[in-house]
This record gives sequence, structure tokens and C-alpha cells, in this order.
Amino acid sequence: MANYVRTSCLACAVRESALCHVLNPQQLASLNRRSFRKRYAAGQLISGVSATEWYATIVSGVIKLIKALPDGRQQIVALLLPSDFLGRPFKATSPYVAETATTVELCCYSARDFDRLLAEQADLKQLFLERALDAVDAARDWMLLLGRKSAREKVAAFLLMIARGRGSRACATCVADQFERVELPLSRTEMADYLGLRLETVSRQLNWLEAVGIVKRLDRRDITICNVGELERISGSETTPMNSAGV
Amino acid sequence: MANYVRTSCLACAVRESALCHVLNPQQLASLNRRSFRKRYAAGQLISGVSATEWYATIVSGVIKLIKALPDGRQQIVALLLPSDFLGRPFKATSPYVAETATTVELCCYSARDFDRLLAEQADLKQLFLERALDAVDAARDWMLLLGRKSAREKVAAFLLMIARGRGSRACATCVADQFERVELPLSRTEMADYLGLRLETVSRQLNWLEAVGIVKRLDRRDITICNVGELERISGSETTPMNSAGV
DNA sequence: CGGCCGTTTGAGTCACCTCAACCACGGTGG
DNA sequence: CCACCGTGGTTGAGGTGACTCAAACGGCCG
Repeated sequence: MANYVRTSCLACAVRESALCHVLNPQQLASLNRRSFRKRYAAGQLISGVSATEWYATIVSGVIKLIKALPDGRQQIVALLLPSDFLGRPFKATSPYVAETATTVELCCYSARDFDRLLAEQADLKQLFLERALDAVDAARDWMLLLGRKSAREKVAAFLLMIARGRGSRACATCVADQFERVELPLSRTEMADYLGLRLETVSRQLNWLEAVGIVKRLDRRDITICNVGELERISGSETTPMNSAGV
Repeated sequence: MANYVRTSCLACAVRESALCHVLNPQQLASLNRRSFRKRYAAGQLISGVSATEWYATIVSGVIKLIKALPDGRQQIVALLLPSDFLGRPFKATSPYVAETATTVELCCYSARDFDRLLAEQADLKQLFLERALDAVDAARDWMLLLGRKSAREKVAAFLLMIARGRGSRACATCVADQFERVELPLSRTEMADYLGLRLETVSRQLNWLEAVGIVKRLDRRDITICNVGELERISGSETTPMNSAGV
């Protein structure tokens, strides 16, 4: 049994990048005792996980975290990628709806067990904290985009974000060749919900980007970025504050 | 010396609500050894703090965290209120510019010392983590506002947020009488930067809210909310997902 | 009194939304 | 094999909410 668990985790696609890589074999085994894999098709609501019962690590696929208004308007507030954590410790009820954007494989484990590990394993808590702080930064980056960028800039920024696989984790093609192939994990409607736009506007902006030769659409979901530099210029990347200067 | 430090902290206005309330007397003393109070006028840039040198707790006043685009457009990504923490552990450079919105008093302490305490004191790390997760939730709430709400809804939501003092901490008047007096900590320009609008639009929306009798402007910065319920209705509060239902 | 700053007010414009038609693709079934 | 339909995406025409530019206001301070 222990053997099974360990080989299972050893073969895990996100073994190196997920939270659990800081656990020692015993801890891993104890966490996995009440764990299981779960697969979802695209467009499925995820319930149970992220409530008080289960947390999960994304093994493959993309998950949308959604907030909605009573009249149906909705905003995707985060995309979870492989190795990301799904759940909200220390709170009875998650403030978001989680929905799969693609087919997804989750590694689900007992919230109780994880909470206990969080209390016992300082390394785990540390890593969890660092990722939480990164999530704050990411959310605030996106606030700048939502509040201040034009439709064109938003779409450009989104394409770059996808191309770069958000930061660096779980991403091999970061060296950014001049011609980058990108597979969009989101439909036009979902892109709109992520960018605070309407799907028609997203479509038109993609159209424009193709018309001026910055991207090329191979398929609905597949595009290649022909001119990364130009796309970056359009996306209006933020100014990094030179924070070290001065008192 | 130790006596001075302890009485100082005992008399602190945010003693009960700030991070440091989980520290024991010795820890508090060690943190305070290299600490100092600092006062700022409104509209001042805060440097040094939030870099690698110092962190701080807001004792009084309001601080804006700002992100900006190269062309000058800017977005306030958070407001820090009394008892909030200012700083970015585990990262050499803060991704925001911090600026005072009002006169501000900070309790500044050594980043080194605080980092060490964070590693040693599990309670502190726990509280810090919980607040980080709350910050994620708050930022994502605001993403919904920025991405999906109309100018009118944004302004209404902002007034409610200020009236309620964000959640509950450091706020006594949460029982929401029918006539609530509110002092705006932000200028029109700043409100605009927080809400992803232009100042003229903010002004017009306030105008409208007064015209229909929902608020009354006493002063530039002082208003009373005459009809809280109606303001809430207009603000388009989000739908709380009934997350417990289902598998 | 005169100048400054934050704010209000007005008029005109534009980016994005709305509504609606159309298209391309894939699956289904006769 | 082809007619049918459903889904997701594109395209077009028109409307409008928020922006832009500009002027006027009102308090504050010298």
C-alpha cells in the first residue's frame, strides 16, 4: 500500500512543482491514504472539492474560478493550471465557483488531513504562504488590466500570459522564439469573462491582431504569435517600480 | 527599555487587531528593538518600507497600493487600513508603489526580525497566512467589480465598502443604521483610480446618487448614506455560491 | 483681492456593447 | 450519402455609457 502510494506520487506529472513536493514520504503516504484521482470533462462544475471536504492539486488541464452577479454577468477571477492548489483553507465556504475549462485531472485529498499537515509541516505552510502571496500579486496585476487597459491591450496581454504559461512554473517553452505556437485553453466567451469584455469584442481584437500580422489563427483554439515583441508593446506591460531607490 | 517597549505596544491603537497581537512579550520586545513610528502627510510616497529593509503596520490613516502603466494610467489595487500589514516578504522588490491617501502613522520594524519571527512563531505565520488568503479573496472581489460593474454600481459599492470599513476589523459602526455618515478617505481622482473610472464619471455618479436621494453630500469628503438598502441594491452585490450543496 | 487646487458641469466623441444575421464545423439520423 | 441541426465563432449595423476636452465653480491661503 505504502509502496503503491509512493510510486503513484513518484510518477505524478506535477510531482516537482506541486505543493506536495515538500512533503516527506511518510507525510505523503498519510495524505494519500484518503486521496483519489478524479477526471472531469470540459465545462463541468467542481463541487465538494474546495468546500470543506476535499482539496485538490491540478494534475492536468485548466480550471476557472468564477464570481458572478445576480443578473448573470460573470468574471473569471483566476485560472488554475497544473500543479496549482484548489481549495480554501480556514474558511467554511469557498467564495468562488470552480469550473473546468478543459478536461481536467485532479489529485484530491482530505481537507482534514491537509489542514493537519499544514499545521505540522512548516515547509508546507511556508510554500503555501508563498503561493498565496503570489496569488495576491497575480490578482492585483489583473486588476490593473481590468481597470485600465483597452480591449486590444487586454487580448494581447492574455495571449502573452497563455504563451508564457503564467510566470515560469510548469512551462518549458519560455525562451520565447519569434514564432510561438499557442493553444488557447478558453473559448471566446470564457476569454471575454476573464478579460471583462464581450465575446464579440474579443473576436474583433483577435481579428485585428491577425490583420496586422502579429498573430496567425490556425484553428479556433490554435494560434501562432508571429511577432512577440510587437504583441508585448501592444499589451502595455506595466512599469516595474524601481523600489530599491531612496530611503 | 523593555518596559518602554511594552507600554508603547500596550497603548497601541491597533494592538488588538494587528498581526503583532499574537506575539508574546519577549517576541514583541525583540521586534520593537529596531522599530520606530513614522508619520506621513497625505499624498506621500512610501519608500524603504515594503522593500527589503522595513515592514510596517498601519496605525492610523489609509495607504494606497498602486500599479501603473508606462503612459501614466494607474490603478489602485488595494487600500490598507489601520492594523493592516505593509510589506512583501519573500520577494526582493515590492510589485506596487505605496502612497499615503491621508495622514498616516506607521509602526515600522525590521524586515529581518519580522522574517525571523515568521519562521519561529507558528501563530504569527498562521495569522499572516490567513490574512494573505483574505487579501486574495478581496482582490478577486474587486476584479468582479472592475471587470463587470457599471460606473454607478462601482461607486455605490465603493461607498458601501468605506461605510463598512471593509469587512469588520477596526470598525465599530457595522450595525448599519439607516443614516450612515461616511468620511471618504480618497479624492475623486483616487476614487477613479480605485474603481477603474475617470474622475468626472465618479463625480457624475455621486451627483446622481444625491439627486435620487440615496446619499447627501455634506462636504467634498463627507457624505451621509440616506438609504443603505437602496445603495446595496444598486451596487449589485455578488451572488454567494451555495457551495455546500451537492457532492 | 487674486491665484491655486480639487471638483463640478457641459458638449461632443469614441470604444465597446447590443442585437442580429451569418458561417463553419461536427454529429446525428434518415 | 446527404439533409438537418446545434454549437461556437465571426461579421455587421446601430446604440450608448464612459471618456475627452474644456470651461466654470468654490473654498482656501497668501
